[in-house]
Amino acid sequence: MTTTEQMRHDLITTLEDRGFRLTKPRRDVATAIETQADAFTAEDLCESLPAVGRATVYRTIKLLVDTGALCKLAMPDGAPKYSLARVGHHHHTVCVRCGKVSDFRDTTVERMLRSLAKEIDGQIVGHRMEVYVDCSDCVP
Amino acid sequence: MTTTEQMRHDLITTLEDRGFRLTKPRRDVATAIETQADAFTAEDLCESLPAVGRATVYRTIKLLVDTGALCKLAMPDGAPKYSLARVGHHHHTVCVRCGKVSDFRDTTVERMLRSLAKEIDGQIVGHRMEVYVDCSDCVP
DNA sequence: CAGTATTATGATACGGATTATCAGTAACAA
DNA sequence: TTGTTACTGATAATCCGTATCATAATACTG
Repeated sequence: MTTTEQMRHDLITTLEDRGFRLTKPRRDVATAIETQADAFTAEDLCESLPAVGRATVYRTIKLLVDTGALCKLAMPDGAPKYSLARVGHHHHTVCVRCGKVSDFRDTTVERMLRSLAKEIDGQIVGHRMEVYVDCSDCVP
Repeated sequence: MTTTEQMRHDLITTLEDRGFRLTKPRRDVATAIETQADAFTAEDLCESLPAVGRATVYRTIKLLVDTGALCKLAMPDGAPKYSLARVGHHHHTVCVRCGKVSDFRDTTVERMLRSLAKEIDGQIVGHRMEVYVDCSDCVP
């Protein structure tokens, strides 16, 4: 099984495992996500799936984000994009020109959060971090 | 001069220094921002400034963000809020219940970014980090 | 299988937030 | 003051995402 097939498998079985029905539109969305090289917008998917209704595309994306199979990330202006969650908790670098996403894990962030937790008022319930880059394809 | 007066002074002089005209609507927006205890939305400002057009409120916010006098930050769902940039580069904790924002600076983040810069493909051009909390007022 | 309950779909309408348009107005320099 | 230019604000338009709801597809049950 190739990596790509594995990814689609993961998306579909993620839905299956949660008790959602395996419908053709959902399979189509999973396949379309599989073909996205990098971070994509919901609108990207809608355009590549004219046969699937916008509402269904958005609903399926939300399902996959809620189950953790997709990451929702924010461009510098706040516009959302999505990318496959290949590993557990991680962060992203996003090329602001082409949208290429790379994952990174850095225990420094988690250490920093633990140390921050002692200093601040209240309980940390989540965080968000994105690193924006010009990738070497865009700015050689 | 009080701290509050200083903040308004900073907002207005920031615009003045950039060569923008000092109009009454802009002064009104600056004053309204001054009176915001915590992070606020564009809509908050519009409501507190019924005499100023929505477009002008949004335009002035954008000017102040572009000049660095305001920080644009994102709630967990991506909705934008704004807060005064009291110090140079910093990050925020945001209470997800009441919206209260606190600033923090942590050299760990900057160290992490420098180390990350050596590992990744491309040039880092920016980053985003928000820490979401339940503050002690909301969850005692 | 066939029947049935339930879930999902998709066309559309709707909503909120931000931006574009553009004629009228105000700021500021000369 | 006057003229140029930037700014304003009412409104329309846009964009993204969600609610509605009748219809269709799915999975379950006997």
